[in-house]
Amino acid sequence: MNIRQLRYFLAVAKTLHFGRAAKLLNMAQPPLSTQIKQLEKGLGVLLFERTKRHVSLTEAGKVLQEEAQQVLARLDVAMRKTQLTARGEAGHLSVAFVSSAMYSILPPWLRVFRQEYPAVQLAFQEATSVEQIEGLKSHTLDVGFVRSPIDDADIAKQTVWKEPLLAALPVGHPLSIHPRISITSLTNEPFILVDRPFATEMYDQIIDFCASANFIPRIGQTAEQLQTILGLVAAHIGIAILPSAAQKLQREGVCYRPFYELAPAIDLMMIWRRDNSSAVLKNFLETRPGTTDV
Amino acid sequence: MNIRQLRYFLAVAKTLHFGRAAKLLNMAQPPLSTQIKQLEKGLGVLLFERTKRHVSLTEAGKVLQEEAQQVLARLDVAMRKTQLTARGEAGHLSVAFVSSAMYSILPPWLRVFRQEYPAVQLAFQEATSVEQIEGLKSHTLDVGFVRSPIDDADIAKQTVWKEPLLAALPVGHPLSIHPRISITSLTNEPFILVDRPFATEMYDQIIDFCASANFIPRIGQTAEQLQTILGLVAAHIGIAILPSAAQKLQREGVCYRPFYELAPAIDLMMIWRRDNSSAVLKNFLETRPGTTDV
DNA sequence: CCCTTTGATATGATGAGCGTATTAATCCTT
DNA sequence: AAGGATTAATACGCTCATCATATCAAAGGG
Repeated sequence: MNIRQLRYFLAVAKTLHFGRAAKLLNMAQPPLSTQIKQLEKGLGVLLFERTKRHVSLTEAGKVLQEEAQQVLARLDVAMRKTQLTARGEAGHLSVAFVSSAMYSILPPWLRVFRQEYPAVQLAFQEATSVEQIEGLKSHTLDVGFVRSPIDDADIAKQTVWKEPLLAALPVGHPLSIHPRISITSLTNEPFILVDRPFATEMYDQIIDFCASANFIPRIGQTAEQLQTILGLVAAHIGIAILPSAAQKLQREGVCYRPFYELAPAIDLMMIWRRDNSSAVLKNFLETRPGTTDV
Repeated sequence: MNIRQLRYFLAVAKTLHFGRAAKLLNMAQPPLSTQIKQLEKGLGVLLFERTKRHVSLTEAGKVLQEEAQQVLARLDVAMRKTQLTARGEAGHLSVAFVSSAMYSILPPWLRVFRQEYPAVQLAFQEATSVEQIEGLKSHTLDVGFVRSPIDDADIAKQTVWKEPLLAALPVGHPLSIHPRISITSLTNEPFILVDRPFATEMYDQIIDFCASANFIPRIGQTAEQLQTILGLVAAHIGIAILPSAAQKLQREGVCYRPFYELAPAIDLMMIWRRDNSSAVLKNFLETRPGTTDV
């Protein structure tokens, strides 16, 4: 029993003519006859009624014709699916991200990947940096997007996006008449900051930025969510320093001003298991609408 | 690409060890390695990660492991189904019968066949002799059961049951005191007969039987259905001559008496296309709880 | 550091499968 | 009725695929 023999059989079953079937298979008629005979011997079943002049399928032959097509179709699926997987064009990918990544490069990235590899099943979840590293190590996650610097031998990382910090001012604030402002001019402003545990890196960068202008920011309020911070700014509770992606939220009553100084940039980093050789992952890493290497 | 290679692959994928897989396949390890390598080359896909010490499946390999099992399972189904069909243990059989066959040998026959060949799909229909012959010739029918004599070169036939005619008398009829009666004693009785078009053969046999006793039966009534006839007998409208299978109906108010004389027997004949070489048909013809050849 | 384990490579032997040539039987035409 | 055409089967030699044996190379383990 043999795939080739099945193909031969189907050709003969279709044409009901050994000679024509042989031509169809690009071979001579005698070996075709022998192969069919062997197939029959192997099954212990007569598949054709031969009358030295005409060939017709037996009942069993008709059944095998149906079934052999099924087998070959399945084989084709098996081959194609395997090849697609090897090329990273099929499979699963579990992606996690810190919430702020959603205001950044992640949405266009996913759109491009989806378009490029529609057969890949993507699973998304929002997760903190720590949760993401745990997920990667326990193989429940394939890629993560974080903002904190990761240092782990098993985890590979790559900065995929840098965005400068901007000042978010309430509309009508005296400083908003300038197209750019200086960090020094914020010395006496009340600051609204993200709770440090939720964005350690950014929190510290803001403190350092103020320190470079020789002041310690007066913290009027902290909050978890970006939306909350913007709400407080709009309410004239204070000003905030945020990644430029915050502009996308288009919050009414808030305007944004870049700094004269070289403002610290906040990184978005992609992380993955260094030993993960999945081709889907490889394609995901390479699918990128413009990034900067670390 | 090859069935054998798929089997080899599955063995290696299962054991993750070329040596042990080779032992499992009753072969040496080197050819197994080469075959796997060829499979990979044929697919253009790396299926195993080899570290000179450990073997593990790649993503594509895992996919192929799943799929290959599907292919082999389908192949197994194909082979078995073909073989079952060849042995007549699977397939379809369309059976038709004249209604009276249902009171005869047909039910036990079908029971035995069903038990013997449970995988065969049986289709039943009640049909007249003419309809059955048409059905056979148009290949919509495989076997028929008729009572009329058929004479057709394409149709094979075999008598499968003979049953003598009995007298059906209303309970309390003077003749019913005898365990056996003579046809002559019915000379003046009103007869209830089956409409001739529905059972030509039996109708004529009854007339002939009376003729052999030198009388022409006085026909009080005719009817189509056996149940109707028995009802008329029970109502003392007349007596009837019926095949002995009618006793099975156990109609109240009716009793049956065999004849002293050698009563004509009514045949049940099985008919089928002479050129039908279906193994299922062959098995059906041979499945018989006792019959008589023509 | 040596021995064991394990997959890969080299090589010769066997056989499966192919093509060419030919046969046997049936159908069709004259 | 006879001969040619058609078609599947058989005979046979050749090639290549597949196998086993022998051997190698690298990686662990004691």
